[in-house]
Amino acid sequence: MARKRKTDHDSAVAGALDLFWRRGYHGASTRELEQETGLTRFTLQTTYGGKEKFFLKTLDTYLDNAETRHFPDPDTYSLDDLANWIRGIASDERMPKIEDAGCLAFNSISSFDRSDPEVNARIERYLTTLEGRFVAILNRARSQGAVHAEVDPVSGAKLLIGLLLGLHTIMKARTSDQFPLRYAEAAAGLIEGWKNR
Amino acid sequence: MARKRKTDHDSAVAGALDLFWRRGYHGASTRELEQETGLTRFTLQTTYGGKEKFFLKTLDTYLDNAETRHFPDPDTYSLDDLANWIRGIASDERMPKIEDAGCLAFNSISSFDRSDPEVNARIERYLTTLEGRFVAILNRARSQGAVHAEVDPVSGAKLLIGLLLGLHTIMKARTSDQFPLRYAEAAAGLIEGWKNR
DNA sequence: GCCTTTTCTATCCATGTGGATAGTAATAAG
DNA sequence: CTTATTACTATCCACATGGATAGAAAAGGC
Repeated sequence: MARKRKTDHDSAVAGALDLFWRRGYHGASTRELEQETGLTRFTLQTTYGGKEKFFLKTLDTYLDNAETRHFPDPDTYSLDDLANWIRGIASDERMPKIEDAGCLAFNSISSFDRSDPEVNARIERYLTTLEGRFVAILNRARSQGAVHAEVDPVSGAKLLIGLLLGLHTIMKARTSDQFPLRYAEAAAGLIEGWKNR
Repeated sequence: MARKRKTDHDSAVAGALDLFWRRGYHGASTRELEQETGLTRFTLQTTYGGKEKFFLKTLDTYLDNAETRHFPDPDTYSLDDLANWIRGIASDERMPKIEDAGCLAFNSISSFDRSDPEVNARIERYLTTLEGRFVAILNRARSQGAVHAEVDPVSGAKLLIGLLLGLHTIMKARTSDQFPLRYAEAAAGLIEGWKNR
């Protein structure tokens, strides 16, 4: 009934993910998107509704994947797991390609002002989900007596959010290769200091 | 010998500071710069060498001011002062206009990739100066016996950098008015927890 | 009062942007 | 095979950008 597309949806999104990572939303032109995704500007308009709509689709896909595969598991993570998770972000590839271009959700906080509700909603999703994971992990650790009495899970989760966002910023700043590692080690040490002894 | 400029250097920089805050470097066009600074695009070219050079001048001015007036004082700050300094950033105007548009140096980390050595140098200046202040404060507190033996000043300073950058990111994310306050409180509590009891 | 120097005004320019459109090619239902 | 539907190719467009340039205007030295 209709002509087939040269590039299927999934691989187009995959290509876009990579490009938006490297160039950022504003830095990625629609011409580049054509090349990297295999889509045409025409298809970008007609079936996705333009550059921004397509970006939102890409961001949604990223978040789905991150929540499923890269966020800390609220049902199983111990404090040690959490500490190692932080270490892993600075060292290699916990979030995909983080060492090159960071987390796409974090990048969205940086590169958009808050004028677009659609983008804001994704940022909110990112932060609240992450915070929920942290709270769950701290609460469980607490109920198992694995954490100091003074550590409040809600405050602790907020600290963890900030420590994570700080890590992303440090990695983006790239003043040295050592800084992210040292910082992550310090953050991990902080978490481990919450354990009951 | 020569015609006088409509706008002097200092007030031009002040106007530019405000504009770059609100719009970011890439978002501030040279036409807007004309309006907000009183400079003409001609003067921007001839005496400052273009938009980017002028931005760097503005950023330098900002950093000078921040170091003199807004960074924590390494000679006098106690841990309590440091905790309150963090609280102040989230609450009002520790760094100028931070509640509107954040810190210009932080924004530079976010909105530039690392391809420009001139910008990188400013970012490095920002982070190393800040880290030096933190180390100095922690070391002095330590030598006065005001801090736990387990707290390492070097690691602690890195944590503080991350906590601060995290706070800026949280403020930029603007998911709620409460989040920055709560987060800053948690960070301040962490610092206060370093005190000897 | 002229002259040199610098800024100002007013265009002009090349480039890149996201998007629109018209005509063509492919694809599957009938 | 015809036809409807969708995607592809190739332009075209309006707009905004940073920057360049030429001539007028100010301002102080002589």
